[in-house]
Order: sequence, then structure tokens, then C-alpha cells
Amino acid sequence: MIEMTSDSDKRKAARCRKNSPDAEEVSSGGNSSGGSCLKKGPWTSAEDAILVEYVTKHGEGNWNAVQKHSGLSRCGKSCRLRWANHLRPDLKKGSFTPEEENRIIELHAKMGNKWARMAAELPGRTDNEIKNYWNTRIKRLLRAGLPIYPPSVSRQARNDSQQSEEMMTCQSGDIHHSESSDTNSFQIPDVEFKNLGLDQGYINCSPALLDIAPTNLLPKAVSSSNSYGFMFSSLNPHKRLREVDSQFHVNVPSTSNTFPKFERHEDDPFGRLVPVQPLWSPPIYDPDLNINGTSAIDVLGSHAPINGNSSSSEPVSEAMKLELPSLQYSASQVGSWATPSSPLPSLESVDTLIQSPLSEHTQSNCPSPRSSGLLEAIVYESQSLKCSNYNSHQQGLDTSVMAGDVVESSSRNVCEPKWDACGDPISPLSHSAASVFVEFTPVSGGSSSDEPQSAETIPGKFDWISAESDGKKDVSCPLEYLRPDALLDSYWFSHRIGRSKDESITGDFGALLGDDFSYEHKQGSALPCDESNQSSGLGTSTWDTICGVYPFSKND
DNA sequence: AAGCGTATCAACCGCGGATAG
DNA sequence: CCTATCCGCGGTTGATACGCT
Repeated sequence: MIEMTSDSDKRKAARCRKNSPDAEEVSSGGNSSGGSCLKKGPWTSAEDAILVEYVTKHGEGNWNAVQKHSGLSRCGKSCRLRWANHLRPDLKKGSFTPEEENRIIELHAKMGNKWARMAAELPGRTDNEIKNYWNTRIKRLLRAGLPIYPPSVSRQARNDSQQSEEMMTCQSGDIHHSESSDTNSFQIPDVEFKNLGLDQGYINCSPALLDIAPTNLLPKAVSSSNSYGFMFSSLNPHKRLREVDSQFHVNVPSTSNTFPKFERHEDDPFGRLVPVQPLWSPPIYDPDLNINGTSAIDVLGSHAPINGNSSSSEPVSEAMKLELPSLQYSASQVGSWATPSSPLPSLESVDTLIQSPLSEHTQSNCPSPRSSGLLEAIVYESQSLKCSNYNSHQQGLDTSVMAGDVVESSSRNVCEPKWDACGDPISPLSHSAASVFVEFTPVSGGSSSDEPQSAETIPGKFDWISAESDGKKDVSCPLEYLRPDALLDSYWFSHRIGRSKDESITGDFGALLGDDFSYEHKQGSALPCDESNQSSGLGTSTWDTICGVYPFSKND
């Protein structure tokens, strides 16, 4: 994990050496203290001492007075920051403990990027620290194509939101209307919240979000992105498969006859695949199976929520922003990706692509915006509505089995039919295959029925990575359960989606992943993790990253 | 060993809310 | 009620460390 103390101390020392008082930088910006030259940049230990002394004497607050009275050439803001982040006596030093990490994840699922509020829940930790940690973590997860939130956290959030929804429904009747009245100029709630099939409970009723204006919420809700771990579960399963196969079938060479063959349905305006042979494959469990061709990381990362800044990490995702973030994308990039024949975006490009979730795969019957503007999103959604109910019935077949939460779906919210109506396989709202895998990742406490938490969890943190099926714990290779290939054959998986293992789970996923996966699966690769990973396109570094993110041995 | 890319962290910037005058 | 100031927050940037090739 992060060796904060030693590293930061070293760096601090280096900076202090570099930024000796003799080489003071001078602030060019004015400040309320009236044009005096204020130093910027790293603090020296002398400055620290002055500040500490001052605050000890006078207490916190009135930061602008610090500069006046202590002789520090620092603006009040800077003093406050320095004190809050480094000099406060109650600060905890060192890296986050696993408990703290879990707590951060939990809190972020509830609060989003409310760093200060999160810091308040973590004594001795600063908002900046948490923010940095989160951003780093996000980067790693996204790089690895892993979900931001562990399913258990997602589930909990969902449960919370559902409870809230019930409560809010009782209180206010129809919360959607009340919200749409706030945003009626855009018709946002109708278009977005319902059509998106987002967990409305979360959007509308989550206490943590109630203070967020719908207009702010919207962009967060529009895209897939960070919270897809649970966002996905609330999406119409039709949409899930549709999106996935529309993304993956194109590029994957057929190399298998073990997995069901899929052909493009001629009548399908989206060119989706339909099975032309029975959805069945012999259940072989081999944790070391790999995925070739369309590597897991490609799959997982294709829609991976990367918004360099962590604002994308709201409980409801917000990769799409109203304003272009600093990380912009070029039209050419978008265009090339949108071309069906173009390969899936490289992992390196995900950062760019995710900035414009609305732009992906725009070559469809339904016009979709290429910019990430709110208005375009709305227009797009409206058009999507008109565009197709094509999928609504046809996809019942293949996708109903896809949903890890399909069991829950019957009792879920009324927005799901809207998903059917919005049959755009290339919706900017699409979710990555990672979501599928994540959603199906065996989870402690895992099923929708809120099974008790598995006692056998990875020590310390990420206890959601463990397997459980009918009380039979399987933690033999937790990491492998993150891998779709292993997942497909897991008893848990079969159980989870309500289909016997002899049925076509693997087939469905084979279709999603492409024939290469099928091929690899058929081969029954017995490679050890490392080798398998390499051949699967998951380079060791990537795999190591995953193992770093989810701190257990890949050979566990 | 050098070069390059990435991770990490500290600090800055700009914005917005709260409050005082 | 308006304006100025303070304060806090969240996003972003820049510097350094580190690891890989």
C-alpha cells in the first residue's frame, strides 16, 4: 500500500532543501492581505514552526490574521491548508489501514466526492489525503478494469436507497415529479432517471444525494462509469447484453465451436448476434483459464469509468460531465472508435474515451451525441426512446439470464420497461462487461437476498472477494472469481443467475466475450495464473496491478 | 546508467456559502 | 439588500520518487 510517512517525509525533506527560504517563490496572485508578496510552494520547517506556534497561541481560525500577526508570508488559505493537512496534532500519520480503506470505499459510495465529510468520518485523516487516496485507487482500479465499488458496498447502497425510496414514496407520493419540476426545462427526470433505468431509489432517494440538485445529479446518472458495480445491476438486463455483445462481437475472430455460434441477426438494426446453436457448453472449472483476443482488460476497460478526476466517482456515476474536463478528446478519436470496424479502445485510450461516454459507438440508428453535453444527452435519450422497442421482446431471451440481479428485477422499479423502450445497444449509458463480471462476482453477503457475510474473507479489506454458494464457501482462488472465465463455470454463478449450471451460462458469456474466450475456455488452459494472464492479454503488469489493488496473492 | 512513464503527495486555484458591515 | 471578506471544499497541477525497459 502507500508508504505515506516515509515517502512524504523524504519528499518533504527534499522540497525543504530545494525551497529554502532564500529561494522564495513569490505569489503573483493578490490576496486579501493587500498586495504583499506571499510565498507559494512547499512549506519550510521554519514556516511550519511559526504556524504551529501561532495556532497554539491563538487557536485555529482567522487565518488571514496569521499572516499579519506571525510574519508568515503565506496567505490565510495556505496556512489553513498547511495546518489542516500537516500540522494538526491529531493527524494520523502513515498509510491507511485496511479498515480505513474499507471505510473510505463505503463512505464514497454514500457520499461521492465529499472529501471533507468523509474526512470527518475518519478521525485523523484529511480530506486531501482521502481524495488523493481515492484518486489513486480509482486510477488503479480503472486501469485494471475493476469496479470502483465492491458489490457488497454497492448492494448496501442500493438497499439503503431502496429503503429511502420506500420512505420517500410514502412521504411524497411521486418523487420523480417533484424533481422534474425542478428541472422541467430539460425534462431530465423523465428522460434520464427513468429511461436510464438507474436505481431510482438511489438517485431519487438516497439521503446522501438528496441535497444534490437534479441538474447536478443528472450527468452523474447518465453514464455508466464508476459505480457500475451496482449501477449495472439496476439496469435492464436487456440493455446489458445488448451493449456487451454489440461491443464485442465485432472484433473477435471466431475460433471456437464449443461455444454457441452467434450470427448477426439480419433484421437487427444494431447487428446484434443471435445464437445459432444451443447455448450450452460443458461446465469445466479451471481457474486458470484465460481469455484471449478480447482480453479481459480490454473488455473490462472498454467502458471503464475513468475520469481522471474522481468526481466521476459519485455513487451515481458521473463520467459524463457537463463541462469538458481537462482531459479532452479529439473528434477523430471518437469517430474512430465509433466505427464498428475499429478495434476496441486500448486501455490507454480509456481515459480519453470515458470522458465522452456519450460519444461511443455513435454509428447507430439512433443518433447519439458526440459531445458530452447535457442537452445532447437528453436529446439522445429522447431519440433513443423513439428509436427502438426492437429489443424489448427479442432480448428477453438472452438477457434475462444475464442479470445477476435478475431475480430482483421483478420487484425492481418501474423504470425497467423504459429500458426496453430504449433499445439502443450503443447507448452512452452502456456499461462495461466488467460490470457483468463484477455483478456476478461472488460476494460475501452476496446475493440479492442479503445472505450473511461470508466469514471467510480476504483479511482486512475487500472482503467482497470471496465466493459463497449455498453455504459452501469457496475462497480457493478469490482473484480468479474476478475473471469471467472462472466465473462462468462457478457453481455460484450458475446459482446466482438462477440457471442450472448445465445451462448456457458459459455460452452467454462466451458470446459476450467473443469466440476467443470460447476458444480459450475450450482449451481448458491449465496455465498457472501468471502465464495464463500473459496469454490472455492481461499483461503481468496489469495483473499485478489487479493483485495490487486487491491485495491478495494471485496464487491464492 | 539513462530515459521514460507512472504513482504519490503537497499545494494551489477557483468557486460558492456564510457572515459581517 | 448589497457588498466585501472569510472560510471551506473540490478539482487540478506540479514536483518528486519509483519502477520498468
